[in-house]
Amino acid sequence: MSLESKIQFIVSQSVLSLYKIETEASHIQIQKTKKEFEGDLTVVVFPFVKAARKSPEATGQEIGALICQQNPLVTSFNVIKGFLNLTISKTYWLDTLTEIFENHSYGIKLPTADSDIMMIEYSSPNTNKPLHLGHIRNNLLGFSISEIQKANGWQVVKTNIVNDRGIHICKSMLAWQKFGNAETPQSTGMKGDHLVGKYYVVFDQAYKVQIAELIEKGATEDEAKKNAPLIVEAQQMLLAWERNDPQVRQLWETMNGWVYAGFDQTYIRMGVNFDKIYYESETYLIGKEEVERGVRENEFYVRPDKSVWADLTSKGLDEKLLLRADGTSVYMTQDIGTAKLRYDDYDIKKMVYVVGNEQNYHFQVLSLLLDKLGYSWGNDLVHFSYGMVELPEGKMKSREGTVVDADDLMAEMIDTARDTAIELGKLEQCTSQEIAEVARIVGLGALKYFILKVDPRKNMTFNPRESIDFNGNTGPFIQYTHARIKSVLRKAVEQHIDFGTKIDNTLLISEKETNLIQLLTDFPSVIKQAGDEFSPALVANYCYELVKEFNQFYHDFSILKEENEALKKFRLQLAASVANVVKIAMGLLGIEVPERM
RNA sequence: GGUCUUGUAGCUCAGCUGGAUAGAGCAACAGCCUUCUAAGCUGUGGGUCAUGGGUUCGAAUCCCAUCGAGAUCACCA
Repeated sequence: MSLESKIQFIVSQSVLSLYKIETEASHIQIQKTKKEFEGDLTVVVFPFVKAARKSPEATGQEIGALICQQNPLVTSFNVIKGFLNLTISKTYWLDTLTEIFENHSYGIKLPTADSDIMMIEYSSPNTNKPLHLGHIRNNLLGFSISEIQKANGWQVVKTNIVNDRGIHICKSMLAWQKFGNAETPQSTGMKGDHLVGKYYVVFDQAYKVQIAELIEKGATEDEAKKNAPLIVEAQQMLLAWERNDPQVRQLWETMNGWVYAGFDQTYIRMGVNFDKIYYESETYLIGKEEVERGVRENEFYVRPDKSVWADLTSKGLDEKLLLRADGTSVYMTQDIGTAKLRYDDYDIKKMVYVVGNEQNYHFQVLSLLLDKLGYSWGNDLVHFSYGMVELPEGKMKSREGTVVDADDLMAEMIDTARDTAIELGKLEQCTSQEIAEVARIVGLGALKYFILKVDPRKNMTFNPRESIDFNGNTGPFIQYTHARIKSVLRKAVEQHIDFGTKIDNTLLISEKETNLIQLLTDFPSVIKQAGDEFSPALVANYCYELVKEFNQFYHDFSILKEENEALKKFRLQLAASVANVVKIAMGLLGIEVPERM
């Protein structure tokens, strides 16, 4: 039972005996005592003043006196306005620290073999261009959410749907065929995804030239866009692909192979991974079958031009296209097929899609369509809808070349981390390999924390001209605190200080130390809340709060130079516990912490 | 136009399941390294919580309206 619920129970008993009112313990408002007041926990007494028929102050005094007298857990109290501040016994805090110190997976609820399965889809790239900053947010959120749900006892299956077919990839293929001079990643030294992306751009440029020429010759813009030879050829290529044309298929496999090799590098660098990968080329046919079944069951209808639609007007939405007039499938068709396949493959309890908020409508429709197709789980899909990453000028636009490339950004962050470390004279006795490793951890830590500390639902701004900070509320600041603690712990070992044994729970400890223990006790509920709300930001902000508090303690108190052996041992345990929680919490964000930096 | 999201310090963000004087970081300025890592710590200045109403003992937080920003309503994905 948490301290908070214990206090809630005690207060409800006291209120009952004093004022004869029954209060649900969980409804009693408890909060952390604000820094400027004395005490650890605060009870809001306003709800009782009516029954007490006394002033808020008097009511608080009365409740406080009774609690204090009856429970050794509470050692003193004070009342300010309608707030009853309780001070919890140091013994309780010391015993609590012992529990935390001894539990190396503190806060984590490990899944078991029969835990429910949560499938989390994230990343979901198109295979026609490299990953950019928007994908970084998606990947980091998806990975972190997965780790957080695991820590809440779910069996998580991380999945990725690769959009590997369609007109977009045909555009890259066609441009490479026409203008590529048989370039390969090997011959150019380019990462495969970047090489393919290059030809996607080449296509677009050549296509624009053709459109301009047609307009010059008197065509309207729409006609020009529709009739430009390149786009016609790309469409033919898509049809050839669907017919399994061997040459087109061969080219497709080759170029997608380049892209996957490139993506794999990016994923590894980013530190994300998947348990099961689905490919649109393998699921879109299942989607088509489902849609056709829907037509047979009169859930969907066919228009005179043979296109297939779902009428969702009764749900307040529009009509939705499911199959084009030429029989080819659209994005929605594919998503229906993928969903069905996944539920066939796994006993999914909860399906989560990490997809940007620009697709809110899409997922609303997807749920309804699956429901119409008779899948009871259709309504249970969770669209974890996150906000866009914007530049100070607004959205990233590939046409204007303002897209921030994922590989470039990570490399820059790592470079900056290394430069900073050298400039500050850190790591002087480390090998170049060790320096590179710390630079990697810190650079990526800065980037990941920068993105994950923001409430995922909100749009966020990234300014490429101002490099991401390494001071203040940042990843490196948190990593630094961890490194400092580890340094102290190493020194303690060198000095043969044995701090692993149980501490004296009658020690007198300071307010600062008590606060730190109290912060540590918050960790499990932070993980729970982060899971319930799908918010890595809660974990990030918690880490910052904890570490900030620790740094003040570190500044004001000496650990190794403390003369009282029992106190020294206590502080070592406290520091070690903070380091452990920081490590676990940062791990939930997909951020590593270095032993030194 | 319909639906949804959003508006907190110069900038980037917390706080939003109603509670005490609205918090951090960056930027600016002023201090602290013979003392466990100064990527740290301390201090100063900086706010009409978009605006107006309402509910309440109490509103940045909940409700309504207005204004601003964004997303979406494609035979794109």
